[in-house]
Amino acid sequence: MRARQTRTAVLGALSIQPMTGYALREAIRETLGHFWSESFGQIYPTLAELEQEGLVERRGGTRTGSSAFALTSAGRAHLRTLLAEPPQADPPRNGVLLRLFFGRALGPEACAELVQDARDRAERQLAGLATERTDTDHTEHADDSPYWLLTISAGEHAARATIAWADEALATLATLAADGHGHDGEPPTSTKETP
Amino acid sequence: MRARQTRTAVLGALSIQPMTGYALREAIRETLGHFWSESFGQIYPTLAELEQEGLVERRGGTRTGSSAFALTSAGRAHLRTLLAEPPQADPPRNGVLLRLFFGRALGPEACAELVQDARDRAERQLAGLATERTDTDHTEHADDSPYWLLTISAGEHAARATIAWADEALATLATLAADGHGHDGEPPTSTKETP
DNA sequence: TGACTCATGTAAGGCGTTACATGATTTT
DNA sequence: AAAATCATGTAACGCCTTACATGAGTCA
Repeated sequence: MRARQTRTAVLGALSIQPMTGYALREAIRETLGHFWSESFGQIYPTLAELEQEGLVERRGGTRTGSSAFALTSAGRAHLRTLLAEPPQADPPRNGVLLRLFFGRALGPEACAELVQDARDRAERQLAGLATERTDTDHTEHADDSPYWLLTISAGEHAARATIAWADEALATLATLAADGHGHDGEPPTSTKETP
Repeated sequence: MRARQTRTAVLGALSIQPMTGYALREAIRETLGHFWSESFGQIYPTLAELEQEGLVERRGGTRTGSSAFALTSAGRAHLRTLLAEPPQADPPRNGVLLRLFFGRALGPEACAELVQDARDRAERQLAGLATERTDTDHTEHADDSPYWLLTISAGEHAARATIAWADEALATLATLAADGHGHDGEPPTSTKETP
């Protein structure tokens, strides 16, 4: 069986603040974005379910007249239950490492590009997390912010680890390339020696 | 659209060595396990597809009489194409961080358990990677091993980052707990001062 | 012989994304 | 008035896992 953690994310987000489905998605993208994601196709059916079970209710209204969803007390209790359940780790799938593992067929240069891209992404993420960190420092939710900072810190550690690894890997790949390992099937380039 | 990277994993694994479907799964679990996973339900249909497209072929036979799958030259070419395609990163979903983000409703102690579990997992992974590393050093596939070591190194960096983060997080959570933040709804414990 | 491993598949179903459809409200 | 954004959904489809079904060979 797979995740079923969408409810946790939705109830959790609504526990911070009542929101419309649309705002919920934005909040998940922007605030949980570095470790979680949900799509409309998940959010709306889940909200409908939760409403029928009496875990959330509509409260009018935003400026447009549409209604925001808020946790009921049953919903708040259910959230605590869900949070206490052991986290389901979905099986690892890292496309970069998959390619790198078979990197011999690709050649050191193409692999280096792959690694450099990963490094760039990590660098951008680090920058994004820095902004989030200052945002969190200025938030009004003082009781929540220590926990939020924990998740930001996790992202930062992971990103810095990626960068450090990438630098090592790029060095390794450079020496591989210099030693004349072309991609699979290519004859070694004859390094002409100076007379 | 989602992954479609099963073919890459299957063709890649067969590029190292011809195998039966069963052995393929074992190989993916044991060797790619720390960054990739496939289930039987994916592997066999994929093998059937690839065979029909002439990218792999059956060659007899293991000791049991059943036949191993091997790459054709078309298959080898196709693998290079697939490897050159940009890696699809599937959206992040970290159950631990999801729970931690809403950790206020859970309380510092329960959160600390969560983090400690994550730390333990990382520690075990680090140990596993150490064995893999020595295995890889002794492999006959000298041309492949530099790339394999790159993926192992990535895992080690990630695991060490998790451990470092966990230690920080545990310290933070300890002070939160000491400051008397029980879980959501619980009154703060009155710390009696010594006269 | 019975239990275990190797080996190959199929079926059902959950999870999740993308694309489509629709309309109100706000901004330019 | 047109464009952009906010807002709510549905439908189709793909990916992937789990469980089931089956059988051959191996070892105690």
